[in-house]
Formats: sequence, structure tokens, C-alpha cells
Amino acid sequence: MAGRTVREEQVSATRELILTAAERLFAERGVLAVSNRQVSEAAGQGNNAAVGYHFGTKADLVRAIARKHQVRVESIRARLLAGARGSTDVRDWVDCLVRPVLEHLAELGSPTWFARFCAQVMTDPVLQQIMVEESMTSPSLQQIVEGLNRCLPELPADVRAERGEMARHLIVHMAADRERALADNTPTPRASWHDAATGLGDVVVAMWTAPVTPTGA
Amino acid sequence: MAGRTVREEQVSATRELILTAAERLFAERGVLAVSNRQVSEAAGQGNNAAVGYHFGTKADLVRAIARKHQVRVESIRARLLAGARGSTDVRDWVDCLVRPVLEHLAELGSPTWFARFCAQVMTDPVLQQIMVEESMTSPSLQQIVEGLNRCLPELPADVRAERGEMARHLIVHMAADRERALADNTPTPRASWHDAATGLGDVVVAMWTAPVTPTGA
DNA sequence: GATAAATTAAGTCAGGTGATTGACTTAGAG
DNA sequence: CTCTAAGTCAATCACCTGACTTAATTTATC
Repeated sequence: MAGRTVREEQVSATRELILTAAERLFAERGVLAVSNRQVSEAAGQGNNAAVGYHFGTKADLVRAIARKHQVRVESIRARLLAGARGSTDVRDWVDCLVRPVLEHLAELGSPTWFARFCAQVMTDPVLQQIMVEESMTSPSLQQIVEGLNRCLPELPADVRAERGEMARHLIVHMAADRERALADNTPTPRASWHDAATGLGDVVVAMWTAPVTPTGA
Repeated sequence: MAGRTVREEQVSATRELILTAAERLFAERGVLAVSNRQVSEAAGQGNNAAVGYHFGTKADLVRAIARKHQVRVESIRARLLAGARGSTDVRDWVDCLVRPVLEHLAELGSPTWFARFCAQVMTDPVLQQIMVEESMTSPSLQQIVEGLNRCLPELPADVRAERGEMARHLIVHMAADRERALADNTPTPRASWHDAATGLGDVVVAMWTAPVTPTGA
């Protein structure tokens, strides 16, 4: 079982080809604007049904792309999490939240398409659920939430949930913006993914620690 | 010429019917997942080409929807702007930025679809440009930017641009989240649009005033 | 009232879509 | 070497799409 057979190598190469082609087309033209046929062709598969064979429906393909990246993001997050264990500094936990995704994008090299893909999927009424399922299963994310809770014990639960959503939106869409700018050769506010993560971290820390104006409840 | 003729009334009623139906379908099922045919039918037009007749392509329809709301948002913004003129309190300018959209959604009554529509359009690679064109032409937005600049003169231009983007994403996507929750009868962190705007304002103020960690530039 | 123009209705068209099918190719077990 | 099963290819299906054409309806103006 140790050595993959030639056959298995080829199949997994084909799958990878499809995943990469789909990710690029989805990011550039829109997930729903691209047909499975176009993906198959872009992946060099003469078969117009290659996507259907290997993945099933388009939602399944989207899930496969998300999962592929999530694995790598998760491992980066686990590494950062090890360094933050026990910390009472909000910044440490925010870094665990912010850096994994951007660091992953940096590792992918240029150009990337994953951030734009994520931004689309997360705003689509039907695909959104897929993304939530794939990302919320992460146990390390739960640890980060708990770490932040310990740093900010007096923050109301509602506000905590609200600001968690905000952080998620900020990370995903700012990464997508930067990715788009890189693809278009448009100037970016930050020179590198690492610097972008720093700028994002500054803001997310401020966000979590912001005073809460009481509302007429 | 003063009184609208019966004919003009009917036409504009039909256009409004189409705009409303499109907005709802787009928000619920996705802009690209809904065909012009389905919009025409949902608007009660026997003609499957009603959208084409009144608006042209789907991009034109999207633009018309955006513009319709933008007019109202703009008037609310102008009102708030009058009260903030000359202020050196970041909060005043942030309110000018945050409240108009959410207040507009509150005025629309329940249910609304505009926020989800915006979130989708702003993340789509081809429709995004339409939204930018429609919203960035607002002169009042420029005034808010200048007001914030006067409050935060030492903030680097790059960081200013970066945080402007962040505020935009936060407003649009948090509004969409809340709208979705209301539509699904899911609990929301805030009881009203006004309270949601307060929570958003707390965060956006903290964001603009957050210290900037120097990067190795 | 009659007429011309604009709106709505209804039908048609070529093209693209997902899904299914069967034939062909190839790796690996007996 | 042969056989089997998985992967690939190519063709086909019914369906939906946007665009177009034609007819019916309605209204403003003469």
C-alpha cells in the first residue's frame, strides 16, 4: 500500500488538474458563470463530463477545492496555535486567526485564485453553506475562540459573535482584494502577504478590544 | 407635462415590478443563478423578454437596482453629513459612513433583499465594477473621507486606503448577514438595524484609530 | 372616433447546459 | 497472456437560456 500505483497517480493528477483549472476559472469569471464543461476543457480533458465523473455536481467540486486548501491552512493554524497556548495577549490569538490564510496564500506563490474563490462562495446564497461546513469543523478555530474569550471575559456573548463574523469577513474579503490587485497589477496598500496580515491584525485586535456602546436593551 | 400620463404611470409600475422581483430572486437564489426569464415571470409579465425590453442586459438590470437604492442612501447620508460638518470626532464621520445604509434597510421594512444583493454583486468578478461605478460617484462619500482625514492626519495614505476598504466590506457583509438572519428567522446579535449600526460603528471607529504596527519597509 | 406609437403577449430560434450512455484504452490481477 | 475493472473519450438527450419576430392591446393625440 505504500507505493501508489501508476494508475492512482494518473487519476489523482487528473483530479488535481481539474481542481486547479476550476479554481482559476471560478476566481476570474465567477463560480456560477463557469460551466462544468468549460472546467473540463480548461483542464485538458477531452471529456466534457470529466468534472461530473470525478466530483459529481458543481457544489461537490466547490467543496473539494475548499477542502484541499483548508487542510494546508489548518496545519499552519495548528503551528501558530502551539505558540499561543496560554497567552493572554489578544494579538497572539488574532494572529492565529489572521495569519494562516494569508500565509497560505503567500506559500502558493503568484498568481493565486483561492481568496477570490472564497469570497464568492461565502456570499452566494447556496454555496455559502458548503464553505461554512468545511471551515467550521476545524477544532483549532474553536480553540482560538476560547483563547479570545479568556482575554476578553467581560465582552457580551452577542458582541463576541458579531465581532467574530466581522473578523471572518475582513480576512476573506481583504485577502480577495489584495489577490485581485496582484492579478491586475494594481498597486496594493501592503508590499507582501505578511505585511497585509500585520495590517489586518492591527485592525482585528482593535476591533475585538473596542468599547461597546450600550444599546437600549 | 406636469401630471404623469396614465401610460407613463403603468410603464413605471411595470419597471418597478421587475426591479423588485429581480432584487428578491437575486438575493435568494444568486444573481447569476436567476435568468431574465424567471425575473419576467416573477414580475407577472407574460412576456419572457420584459427584462430585455425595459432594461437590456442583466448587467443593466443590476445597475438599475443599485441606482434605485443608492438615491435613497445618498439622501440619508447628506442629512447626516450636515450634522457632522466641521466635527473632529471620528465617531461622527464613521456614523455618516455606517448609518445611511442600515437606516435605509430599516426604512424598507421587513423583509429586505438589498444587502444580500449588494454583497453578491460586490464579490462577483464582473458585476463588481458596476457597483463601484454606482457608489463611488457619490460626492458625499468623498466628503466623509476628507472629514476622516482631518481627524486622523498622521495615518499613512496606504493604511487609510486599506481601512477604507475594510469599512466598506464590514458594512456591506454585516448588513447582508443580518438580513439573511432576519429572512431565516435566525437569532441576530442586535435587536434592530439601529443597534446593529451602533455595534458596527464601535468597531469601525476602533479600526480607524488603531495603532499601525510598522512593517519592514 | 380614428390613428400612430408604445407596451405587452406569445411564439420561435440557435446555442449552451448538465446528465447519461456506450465504446475505447490501459493498468494490474490471475 | 488473458481478463477485469477503472478511467477516458465522444455522442446524445431533454432542457433552459438570451435574442428575435410577430401579433394583440392600450393610450395619447389629432
